[in-house]
Amino acid sequence: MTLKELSDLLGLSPTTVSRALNGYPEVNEATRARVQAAAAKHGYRPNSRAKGLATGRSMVIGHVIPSSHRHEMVNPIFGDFVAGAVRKYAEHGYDLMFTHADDTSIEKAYRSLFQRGAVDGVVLQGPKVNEPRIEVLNRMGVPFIVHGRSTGVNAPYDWIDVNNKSSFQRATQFLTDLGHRRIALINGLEDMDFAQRRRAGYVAALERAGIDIDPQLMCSAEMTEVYGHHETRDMLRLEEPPTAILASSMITAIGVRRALDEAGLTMGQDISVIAHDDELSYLKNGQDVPIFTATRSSVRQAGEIAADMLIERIQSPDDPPKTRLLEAELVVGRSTGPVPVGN
Amino acid sequence: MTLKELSDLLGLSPTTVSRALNGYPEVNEATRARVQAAAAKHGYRPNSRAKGLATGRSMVIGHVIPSSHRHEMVNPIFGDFVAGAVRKYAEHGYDLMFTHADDTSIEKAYRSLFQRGAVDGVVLQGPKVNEPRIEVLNRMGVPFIVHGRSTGVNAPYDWIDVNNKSSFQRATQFLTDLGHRRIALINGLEDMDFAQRRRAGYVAALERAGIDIDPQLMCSAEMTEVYGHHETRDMLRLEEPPTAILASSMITAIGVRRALDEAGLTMGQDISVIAHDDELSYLKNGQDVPIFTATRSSVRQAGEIAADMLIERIQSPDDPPKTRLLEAELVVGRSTGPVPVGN
DNA sequence: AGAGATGCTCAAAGCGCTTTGAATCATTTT
DNA sequence: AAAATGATTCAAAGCGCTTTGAGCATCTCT
Repeated sequence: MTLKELSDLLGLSPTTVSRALNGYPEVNEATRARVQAAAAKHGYRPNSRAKGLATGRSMVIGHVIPSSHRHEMVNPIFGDFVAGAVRKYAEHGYDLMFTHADDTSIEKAYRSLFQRGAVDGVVLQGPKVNEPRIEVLNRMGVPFIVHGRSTGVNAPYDWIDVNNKSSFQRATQFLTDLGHRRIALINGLEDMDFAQRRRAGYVAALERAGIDIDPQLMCSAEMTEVYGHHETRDMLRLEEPPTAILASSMITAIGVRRALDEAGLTMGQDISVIAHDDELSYLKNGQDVPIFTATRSSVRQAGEIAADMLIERIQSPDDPPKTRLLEAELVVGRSTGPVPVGN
Repeated sequence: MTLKELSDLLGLSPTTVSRALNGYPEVNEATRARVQAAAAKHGYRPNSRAKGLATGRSMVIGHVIPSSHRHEMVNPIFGDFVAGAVRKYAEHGYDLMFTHADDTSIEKAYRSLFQRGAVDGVVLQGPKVNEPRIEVLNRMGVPFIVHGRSTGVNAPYDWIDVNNKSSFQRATQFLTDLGHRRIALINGLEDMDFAQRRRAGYVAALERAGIDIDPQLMCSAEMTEVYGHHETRDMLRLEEPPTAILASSMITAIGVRRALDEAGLTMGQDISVIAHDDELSYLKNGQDVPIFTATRSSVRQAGEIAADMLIERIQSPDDPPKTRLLEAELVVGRSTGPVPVGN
């Protein structure tokens, strides 16, 4: 059913039908009601491509999934972030489009999305330090929002981020306050901006507590379960093993826990663990008392906020840059405690 | 840069430029080369909406994310399935569009996608038993593929599925062969088709081994970590606790393991565990020897195959229905062993 | 009663592309 | 040399919608 067919059916011009459906004031209310009824009855929905052509807007937001052969990983936060975003998109009449691009062609993928007129704005996820994509998008002059930030990029841009530095600083200090001095950081990939900031927070807290940084207690890689397990096992074999561990994600923390179990250590007693909890829907951190003491920030909520901010940007391209910094909560669970005697 | 601008620049008509770029034979090769060079130089990309309007195809595949207030969960396999699919879509020039719909309006969402001409085909995920969406799509006469199947839907449709029944039957038999007779099934939501089939496999194997079904050893819910933990803890308190557990996913299995650790039981020794492993990229089942004995089937690969099948369907709408049944491997890890003495 | 508002509707142009059918020019064929 | 063929190119229509500018009643105001 097209607009033309519907208007013929009603004995009206396409113009009037279009206006009636789009809420223009210059159409008689009786006519509008008739039109709306007929549209509903026949299940008429304007063709989005035609509408987009005519209006110059696509009502679509783009996300680009970067995937490389080196690290084939799909970020586990992906699903929840998207779920948050897509709900907000839907509220404002936007759809979400995914595009795939391998590492070498991400810039081209963004270019293509806009040049083809496929999207009205994009979300940039997983920014690295000195993220080049930000400048690309800035130069293109298109609406976008960054989930995270990028140290080293000085040009203004819209972003929403968790205060990774302060949350890891607080978590570390929480451990030093408990008397820990051998604190390990099992970090994410450190070319990622968030990982840099977390390390900065960790380092700052240690310095404030007068504790020297020990490179043996710091590592960086993709945040898998196996990684958490592997690094923990290795660190436990050190001459002076850590008495506390900061894990970069719940998934990693699960690997940490596995290594601790294998070593016969009890979390919260023999060794303390703090994890960063993105509140993934399938990985709730316990019911009442959290399993892990954690720095907590909902990635789904971040997706919602990002979506809102991006839509605002699309609607008001000339507004000054907007940023939003979320503070993570430090929730105390069963995985932390004072340093065991003898350490 | 539009086609018109480009053709003016070249002193050619839009017709010729369009044909040159789309590989039509009736254009002089020298001209084609000139056009291609100019297009590349100016970064010309045809507007996808205009192209879609003209051709009647959108080159977009739709996925609908159902989300309800009841279960807000994002399926953890979501990311990897999409990653697999989107890669294949890209190979064939398709983009992926997500739409959100709450439980009550999923049918409407599919309708809308097609009526608006927004997509050329859709993927239906997470089919339930007697899935109504399948008939809706069949009646609409649009290209779609189901990831999974639906017991009770007899009309033909394209699907790709894992042989859930046989894989759980084999896993169960593997346990009975080891002498286990108290085997628990921590299943997914049993209105989901896959969960039904898994239970059928489990029941069949028990029957074959002459073991009575004990409802106390079966449960069903969304496959979270907390769920696995909770149910395991409860079952261990039974008068006759299980000596083996089948977990519906790796996430659930992690919860199972946590409960076992808390109870001081060693997996593979005091109690056996088999999990279903979708080969999620961030949850690899160990490096060399798998942590869990598992029924294994890559959901990412399923995404790739689903994409290919759907694109074939779009290109040949009148082909007979296609189906594809993947067999899961049974990989033996460290989490299973003979029944401990005394049981 | 005539001029100016007001309310409602419509014809037509245009968004950027593809595609049909015709036109042009060079090349063969008879 | 005229006719037919083949190789290229182009003008114009059309995809389904929005939007501009105009048109036509009907009112309102002097």
